[in-house]
Amino acid sequence: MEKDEAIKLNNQLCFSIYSLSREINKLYRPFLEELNLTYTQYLVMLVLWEKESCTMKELGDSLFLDSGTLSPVLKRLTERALTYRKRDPDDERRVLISLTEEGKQLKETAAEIPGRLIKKSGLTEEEFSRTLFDFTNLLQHIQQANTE
Amino acid sequence: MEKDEAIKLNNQLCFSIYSLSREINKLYRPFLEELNLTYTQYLVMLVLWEKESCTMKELGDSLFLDSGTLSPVLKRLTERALTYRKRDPDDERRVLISLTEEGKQLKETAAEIPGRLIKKSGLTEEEFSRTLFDFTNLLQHIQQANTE
DNA sequence: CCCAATTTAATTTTGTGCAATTTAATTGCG
DNA sequence: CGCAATTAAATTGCACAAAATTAAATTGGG
Repeated sequence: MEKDEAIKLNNQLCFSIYSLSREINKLYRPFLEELNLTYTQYLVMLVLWEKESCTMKELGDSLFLDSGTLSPVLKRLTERALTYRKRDPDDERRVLISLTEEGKQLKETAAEIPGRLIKKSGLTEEEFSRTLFDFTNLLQHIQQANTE
Repeated sequence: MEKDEAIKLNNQLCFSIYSLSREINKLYRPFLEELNLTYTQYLVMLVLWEKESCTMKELGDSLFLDSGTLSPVLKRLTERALTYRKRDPDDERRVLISLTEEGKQLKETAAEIPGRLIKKSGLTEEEFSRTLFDFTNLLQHIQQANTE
């Protein structure tokens, strides 16, 4: 690519991904409003619905987020009584995060979202799977580049 | 996909694109630090390097951002003397945003970034182009779904 | 065993994103 | 023409992200 072309907005990988990310966020928003969760809160809940309970650290490793982001998010989820926090007796530095009954129950409603979302996106099941696969591959590739 | 699989974190389109977006941001950060620009400020500058001058509205249309985001960004770019603002005499509602000499000059340094970035990402020129193409297509697809 | 280094979270600061509101300017219908 | 509806920006409030700092608990080498 010519240098003059390369510096144009619409030739930036960062811009296409950034726009796409916000557009997909927008696609989710009406569904998340039904759950009264933000995007980030939803991601945290996804981890907890799989693990039932985990430390702040494990949550951060799963979501690639640090305590600077997660502490306030968990504070809000706890205020909403979807989660609760407890220091790990075996290591008082660690905070164990668990689902309350209400938090567990929310999974039933949330389980409907992925299907409804694919339908709304207008993608076929195959397109969805391939896109997910491509994204995940590229993510690993870039994470590699970032840690070298 | 089974419903139980569908609700797992790593099967969410939102999570893969969200992680990818932040990872790409991370890939850019060292280069943007050289320019002393944030990611969003860089995107604004990309538009201005192409157009030389435009209104807040046009900037928002290009970047899919509204004045709530752009006003403070432009305030900072203007404080740094990379841009300046002027009301459009033909329509006093509009704000014309233009590059200062310093803003124009920064393009020379910035022009090196796309090439260095592709190299750092470890993608071939072909992979880069195909990825860009796929993302741009999907973006249009989702934007369609969001406006129906 | 002891203290320095490490680990885990929380907090602070800065800069977005986005929805909702406000203000000023312009447009267009009756 | 006159005023209601529309448009363009700025502002406000809330919730992230990421870097840097702080604080408390744990670990490990001498």
